[in-house]
Amino acid sequence: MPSARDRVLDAYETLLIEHGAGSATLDAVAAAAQVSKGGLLYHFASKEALAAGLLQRLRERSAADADEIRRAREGAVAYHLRTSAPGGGVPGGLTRTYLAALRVADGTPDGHAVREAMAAVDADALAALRDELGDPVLAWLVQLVGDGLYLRTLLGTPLPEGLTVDDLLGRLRPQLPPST
Amino acid sequence: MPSARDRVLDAYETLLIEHGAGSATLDAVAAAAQVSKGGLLYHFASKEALAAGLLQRLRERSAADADEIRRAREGAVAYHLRTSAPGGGVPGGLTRTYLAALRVADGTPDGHAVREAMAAVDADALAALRDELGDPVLAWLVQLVGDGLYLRTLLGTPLPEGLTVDDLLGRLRPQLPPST
DNA sequence: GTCTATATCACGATAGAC
DNA sequence: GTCTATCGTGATATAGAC
Repeated sequence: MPSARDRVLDAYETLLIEHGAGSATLDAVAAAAQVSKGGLLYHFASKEALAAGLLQRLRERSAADADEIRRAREGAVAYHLRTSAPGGGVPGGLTRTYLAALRVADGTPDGHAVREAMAAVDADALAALRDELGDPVLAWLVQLVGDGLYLRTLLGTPLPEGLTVDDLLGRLRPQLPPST
Repeated sequence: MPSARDRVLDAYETLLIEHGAGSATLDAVAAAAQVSKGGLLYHFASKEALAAGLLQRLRERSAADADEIRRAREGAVAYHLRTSAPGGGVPGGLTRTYLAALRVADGTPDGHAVREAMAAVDADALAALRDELGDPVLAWLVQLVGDGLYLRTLLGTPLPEGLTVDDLLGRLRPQLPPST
């Protein structure tokens, strides 16, 4: 069983993603994490501290994901788009934490810290893609396509009828360097 | 001077975009719209009704924007990407209402209505791009790039150092049909 | 149609036992 | 380290005057 602290962050993520920031109250998070409210507040002294804990986890996972992009056997582009699309994220991976952080912007007093963390994630991924692809404009284009898929995942919108991530890869492939 | 009802929706949009869903209380909206709280609740009987009013406005503006995509002199792709990027939206246009609706998902009990409206906007834009470009995969790719730019606009992240929307257009242009 | 007052309720946070 | 009980605040929504 994971530590109480990790259980709390997991529950917070899940509530943010599935029911929005408005529903992610301290009571609800504590209940979902199977901890009392007092127990939660021992680990995170305030709601702002809870949000800060999520942002710290986001930064850690962003750095790890940038490494994954560089190491991916399937290629940087395929990895990035696949994990951004609905259903492509894995528990413990960057995608879930990212989606949760997107929703935490509302409901916490300090939107500044959130935007700063998101900007860092953005920069990490862009740097990794640029390293692999060589071309800054193409790297940015690929990243934006991934962000568009993130937005669909965020809203729960299914992919358009008859289209898949592989279709996008087929369209992008001719532009990519041979090794990817 | 616009009608009180429109002033209320304008103020609601602005508060959602600039200070998040948590700050868009009935008190704050009424104050920003220069209406009393009672006056606001005459036009919108509840906070859910206020959100529904915003979603109706979103649907109207989405249909109008799809027409704009088809009519744009600069080409469908250029119009869509330019208006999606930070600073590209105009008052009364789709972009501001879309960004506001993205944040209303939290704070309202019924996230279902929001997601349905967003899916409709998505389908409108994709249909317009497909009509102009002919190629479904390319249309989707362009839409996803636009959505990625939306996400940047939502988070207030500036464009990456040294890169502009024109760079994206230059990279996409060779793939587009000649008339666009 | 628009206002003031007020009832009701949920959330964040604290205190203190165990 | 984790719990229960409780307080203060601020939000939605209602009632009713004008």
